[in-house]
Amino acid sequence: MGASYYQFCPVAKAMELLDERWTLLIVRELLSGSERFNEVRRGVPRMSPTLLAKRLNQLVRAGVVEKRDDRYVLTPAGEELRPVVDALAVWGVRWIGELGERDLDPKLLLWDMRRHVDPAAVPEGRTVVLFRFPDTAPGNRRWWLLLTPGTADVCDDDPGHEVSVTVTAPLRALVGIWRGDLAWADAVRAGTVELEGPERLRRGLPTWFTLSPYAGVPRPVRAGVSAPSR
Amino acid sequence: MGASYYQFCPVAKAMELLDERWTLLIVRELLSGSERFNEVRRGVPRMSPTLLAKRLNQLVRAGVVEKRDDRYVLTPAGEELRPVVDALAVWGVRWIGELGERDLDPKLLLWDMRRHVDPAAVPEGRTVVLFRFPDTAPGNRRWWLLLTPGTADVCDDDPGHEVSVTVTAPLRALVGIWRGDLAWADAVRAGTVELEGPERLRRGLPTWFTLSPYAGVPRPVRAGVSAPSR
DNA sequence: CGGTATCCACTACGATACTG
DNA sequence: CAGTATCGTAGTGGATACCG
Repeated sequence: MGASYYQFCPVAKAMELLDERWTLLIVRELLSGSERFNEVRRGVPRMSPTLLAKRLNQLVRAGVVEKRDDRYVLTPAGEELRPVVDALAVWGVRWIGELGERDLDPKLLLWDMRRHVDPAAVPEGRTVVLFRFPDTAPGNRRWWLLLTPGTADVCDDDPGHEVSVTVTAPLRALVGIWRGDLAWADAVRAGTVELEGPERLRRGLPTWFTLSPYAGVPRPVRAGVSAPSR
Repeated sequence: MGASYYQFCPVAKAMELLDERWTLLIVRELLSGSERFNEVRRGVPRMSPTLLAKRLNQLVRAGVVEKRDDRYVLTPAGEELRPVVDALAVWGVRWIGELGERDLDPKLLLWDMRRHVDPAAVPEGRTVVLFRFPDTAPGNRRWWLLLTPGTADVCDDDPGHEVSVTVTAPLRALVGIWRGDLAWADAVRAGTVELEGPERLRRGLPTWFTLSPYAGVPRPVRAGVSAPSR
């Protein structure tokens, strides 16, 4: 655990555990349903496995996480961190709009989208979505999402199936849509995002993803800047 | 600002600013109404002034705090951190019950009580409350609180006025009452806390303080442990 | 898959003294 | 009152390789 603040204040006591780097992001992953070490790791790819192991053990010792044969599950205390993570996310989405280039990780984006596919909205059979990000590093330009009403898989190399719809966009734009900074419809209309494929699928695609849970958070009203249409 | 997580996730972006040591405690102080440098400092006495200055500047650069001639005031973005601090406090009070000896700082306690005096409940005229903590370090054993319906002042040496009520208790017990872990009535009945003075004042004293804003947060139900009566 | 081991660089933080 | 200046160290965190 982190250094003590030597204060009896509940905020201080909470932060002794939670203000350490990565800790709340791990909790975020666990709240999102990840349970296994490498599953959590996909959500914090820039964290070394040593440090992840250390943090997970800290959380176990703090009574926030319980380890059941290779599965890390939140205890009631851990589950009750949801309001904290939610409050942080709401604040972050409202007040930290500027994203650096390095913040735009396609793998995290696709992995996140995968988690929020709406099974009821996805067409019958198999749908293959190809995402093209012309502006990213060579190895990161093409991603495939294989959707069925029950499954969703991410591939970073050609799975060999025929592509149903292709999405071409700057990575930043797609992240913006995902975060709710930008609406699908606006982006397509403006030509920022290009959809190719049968019209039915082009129209349907925006409904297949429920977007980030915080996409719908209202943004601060700033004079002269209009909100994205929804 | 702290190191980036290189993630577009709003929680990550928020934590880049907020996960640094002390930062949220400073925000807590500002949310509690402190504005001046040394006023904030009283709430984080173990923080070096250099570091406090640095953190305040970071918060200004982040758009969370605005500096107006020696006063630090929260911007709308800063004010919106209240739900974050609240969520942390609620979690902390529920799940971090154990306090170390070093967490029990009488000065912080008195300073905090001072901030939460209920002017409507305090008797007319001047009331002098002497707090005695027999179990603390020599210089910390006696504190005076001078109350009037409009003012409240803390002294760590004898202000010379006649004492109206004396409170004698282990510091831990009084902190427990303050945090809502323990009820005044229970503590007095059990003899843990001793009140001396006219009955009217002894009875009245528990009503003069509204206690910590989080004292009323319901605690997790644990089998065999009963909640304090209120 | 589920982690350890090792090593280094850095820098954040704490302590203390001092200034306008 | 409102901060700077200085300095040393502990220890975090990053990178990479390796193991059961």
